Amino acid sequence: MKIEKEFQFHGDRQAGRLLAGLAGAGRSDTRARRAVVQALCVAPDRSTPAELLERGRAIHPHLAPVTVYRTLDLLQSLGLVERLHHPDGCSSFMPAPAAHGHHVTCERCRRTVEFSGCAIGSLARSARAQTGFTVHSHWLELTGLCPDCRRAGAARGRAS
Amino acid sequence: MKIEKEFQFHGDRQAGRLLAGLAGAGRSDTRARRAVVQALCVAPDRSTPAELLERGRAIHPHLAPVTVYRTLDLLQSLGLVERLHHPDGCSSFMPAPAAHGHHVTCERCRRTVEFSGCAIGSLARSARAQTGFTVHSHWLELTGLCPDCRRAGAARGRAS
DNA sequence: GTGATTGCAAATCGTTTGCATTCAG
DNA sequence: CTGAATGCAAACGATTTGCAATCAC
Repeated sequence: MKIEKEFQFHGDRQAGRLLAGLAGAGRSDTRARRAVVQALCVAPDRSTPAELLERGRAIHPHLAPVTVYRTLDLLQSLGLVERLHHPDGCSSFMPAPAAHGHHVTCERCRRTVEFSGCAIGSLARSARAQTGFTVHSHWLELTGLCPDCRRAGAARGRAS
Repeated sequence: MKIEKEFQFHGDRQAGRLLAGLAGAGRSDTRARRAVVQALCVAPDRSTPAELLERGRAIHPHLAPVTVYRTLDLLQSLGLVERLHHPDGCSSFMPAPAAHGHHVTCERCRRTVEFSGCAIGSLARSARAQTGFTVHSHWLELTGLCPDCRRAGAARGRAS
């Protein structure tokens, strides 16, 4: 399988896109930011700030946690990354997808993938009908099992 | 309007339901728990732990924050209250609705109401088709404007 | 009485802020 | 050069934990 390689290419392309976005917004092209962006884009799915710090330090050893947060905030404000909220209050991040979609997270391996399509319309309509609220935005996360974990772990419980 | 009164009645009924649930699970019926449960049920919508502490202390002045959290955890583990996660990592709580439904939160006044019905099925199906993930659970929050705020603030921009 | 429950105080942990230093353009 | 960006250290704030005192049954 060349999947890793594919991801690598994909990640590089994505990193380029994010860096271009930063440049387009008139922001400096610094080592720290490159490190964070690359750390973010080498992962096929989402990353926590701590993971980004660790991976980023492989590229730029001086990298500080605070810079990871600031860079992520900046990228998010530019719409270049998407923040995923965890129930425990922490966040993780992934490069923003091109089209509006949603995530599925594997409850065993924590892998998160994007899928396209958004059928929230009917839900919004019924919300409107029942409550009088007009819906402006929504946030949805699905949880389940990815194919690998389903195959591998049907018998076992989920890993913590 | 007697809506307040209605809520009062509704809240009392709901408080009774929660207390009954605790008793049914073999848990002690303590002052602290009663205070938290009542504080939770007098609100027509969700409450933060801090709000519950304040309201609860009106009933049981000794109430400590830690007890609010522990009681909420317990109620949640019994399926009697539902936890709502905020993007900033905090939580708020509301008595669990009878049927599976979702929430709409007003982006201006923060009021949250339930509505029934769950059209996630089609979304789960398309997730499965596109990603291979099987969906076991989901979490959805809708954001928009409640009728009052829409009426009051139609001319103004939305509050941040 | 006895184990569950409570509350105080201190700890935790992800995240943010103050401020002096360093870097990119 | 000069403002933007960084990093260290300290602050923050919601939530959790250790442990002794208290309460419900």
